[in-house]
Amino acid sequence: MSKEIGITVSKKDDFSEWYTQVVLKAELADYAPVKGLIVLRPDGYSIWESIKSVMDQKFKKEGIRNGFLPLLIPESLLSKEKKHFAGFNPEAFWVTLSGNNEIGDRLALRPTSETLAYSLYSKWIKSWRDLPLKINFWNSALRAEIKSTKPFIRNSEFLWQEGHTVHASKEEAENEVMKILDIYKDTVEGELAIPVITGKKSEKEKFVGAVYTTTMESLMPDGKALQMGTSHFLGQNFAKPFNVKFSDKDNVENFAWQTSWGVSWRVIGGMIMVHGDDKGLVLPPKVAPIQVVIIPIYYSEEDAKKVAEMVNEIEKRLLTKKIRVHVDRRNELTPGFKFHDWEMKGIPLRLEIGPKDIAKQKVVMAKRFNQEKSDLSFDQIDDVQLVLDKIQGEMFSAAKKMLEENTSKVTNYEQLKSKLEKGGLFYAPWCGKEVCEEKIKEETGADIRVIPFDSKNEDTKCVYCKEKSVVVPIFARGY
RNA sequence: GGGGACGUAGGUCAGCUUGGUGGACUGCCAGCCUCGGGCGCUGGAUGUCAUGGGUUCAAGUCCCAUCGUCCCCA
Repeated sequence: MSKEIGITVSKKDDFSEWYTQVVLKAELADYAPVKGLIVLRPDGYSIWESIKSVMDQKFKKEGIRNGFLPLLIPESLLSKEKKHFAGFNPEAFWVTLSGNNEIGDRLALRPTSETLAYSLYSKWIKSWRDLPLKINFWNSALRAEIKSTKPFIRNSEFLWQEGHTVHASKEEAENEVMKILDIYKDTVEGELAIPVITGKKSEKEKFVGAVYTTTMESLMPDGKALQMGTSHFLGQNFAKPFNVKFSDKDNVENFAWQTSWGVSWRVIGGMIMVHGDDKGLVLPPKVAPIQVVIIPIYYSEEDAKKVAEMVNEIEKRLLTKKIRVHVDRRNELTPGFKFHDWEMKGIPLRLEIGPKDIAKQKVVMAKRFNQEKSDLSFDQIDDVQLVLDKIQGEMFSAAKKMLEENTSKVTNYEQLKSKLEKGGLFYAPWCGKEVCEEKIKEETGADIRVIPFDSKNEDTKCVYCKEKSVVVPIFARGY
C-alpha cells in the first residue's frame, strides 16, 4: 500500500534518484549539515568495517603495519613537491585561524598524506636496514567538492586507507605497487562481487607527483566507469624534495624508491550501483551486516510460542556456524511489511518460519538477489553457509556478465562517439599524445579510464588523429 | 565551468497565482484488531513556514538580499 516507504523510482528510469533513495532508505548514510559531507549510519559503517578488516589482514600478511597521522598539514610542507601541490591546492580546505589569531603558515586539512608522511620518513630512515618501510593509515581525507556531490562516490570528506612504502630499489617498489593492486582486486572482486579491469592510468590521469599510477576500474549499470582504487609508483619524485635517503651496504647514500596507494568508501557506492534493484539494496553476503534474517509467522498465541521455540533453535544453529543472523521479533509489524523492509536493506537471505513450516519440518528460504523462494528442511539448516557462498558467486558472475556485455572494441571515432551515448567501456587504439586524449574528452566527455595490462597494441591507428597507435586504452565516461 | 530545481511537521509535499485563524499523506505515541507480501479501526502529540530586511492595517504567500541543499550537462 504505502509505496512511499520503499524506493519510488526504478533503477532503469532514473538511476541517480534511485541511487540516492537506496543510500538513504537502506539507512547506509544520511546527509550532514554541510554540503558534500555525509554521515555513515551503522549499516553503512558495518560494510566499511568488513572491507577494512579483510584488507587489513591482507596488508599485514604483506608486512604492512598501521599508523596514525594528524589531520593538519602546514602549507610549507604540502607545497614542497610542486606538481603535487598544484594538483591538490584547488580542492584543499585551509585552517587560517586559531581562535581569533591568524596562523602564519596556514594548515591544510589533509587531502592526502604523502608530504606529511615523507617528511617523517626522512627522519626515520637512515640505513638500508630500515627498509623496506611499509605503513598504512586508516583515516579520512578532505577534498573540497563544490559541485556534483554524491554519497560515497564524491564527497568532500571520505573514509579510506592510504599506504606509503619506501624501498631500497626501484624493482622492489614497483613490485609492491603490483602486490597492492592485487590485494585491491581480490578484495573488491571477492568481497563486494564487483569485477574490475586493472592497468595503468594515462599521464594526464595519473596521481599528481607519481611516476605512474595503476588502477582498477569497474562499470556501473548506467554505463559510467568508476575508479575503485589506485596504487602509485612514486619513483624518487618525493624522496628528493623530502630527503628520504638511506646508506646502502657500501655506505653510499641513495634516494629511496616509494609507493603510495588508496581505496576509499567509494567502493561501497559501486557495490550499491552494481547490485541494487528496484526493491532497494542488494548486499553480497560477505559484507552484509546481517546475512540471514528470520521472520517468525504466527496467528495465535499458541502458534507464537511454537514458532518462537523453533526460531530460537534455528537462530542458535546459525550462530554456531558463525553466520550473522537476526530474528525480526517486532510484534507490531506484519510479515509482509518485514519482507519489504529487509529487502530494501538488502539482506541476502530470508527465512520464514510459520506453523505450516513446523508441521512439515522445514522453512521457506528467499534469496534477495534473484527473488527465488524455496523450501529448506530443518536438516539442511547447517548448509546455509553454502547457500550464502553460492549467492556471493552468482552475484559476481552476474556483475561480470554485465561488464562483458558492455565492453567492446571500436576502431574509428564515429563509432566511439555513437557508442558512448549508450555508455560502456570501449577499447580504442591511441597514439599516446595528450592532445588527442584531451580532444576526445572535450568532444565526447569520455576519458582514458585505464590502459589494461593485457591490452595488446596491434598495427592500428589512433582513433582520433589516425596516426600509428601505441596502446589500446579503455575510454569511457566516468564518475 | 554551464544550467536547472528547491528550502513549510521526523519524512514526502500541498498552500503562494488572487496576502486575512498553517494543511494532507506518511511516520511517531497510546489502545484495540492480527500477522504466509507494505492489514484495519479509534484517539493523540508534533511547526523559528531557511535567515535577515522591505512593502502592507495584515506576509508562509509580494519584493530584495543572504545562507543552505539537491539534480542535470561538460
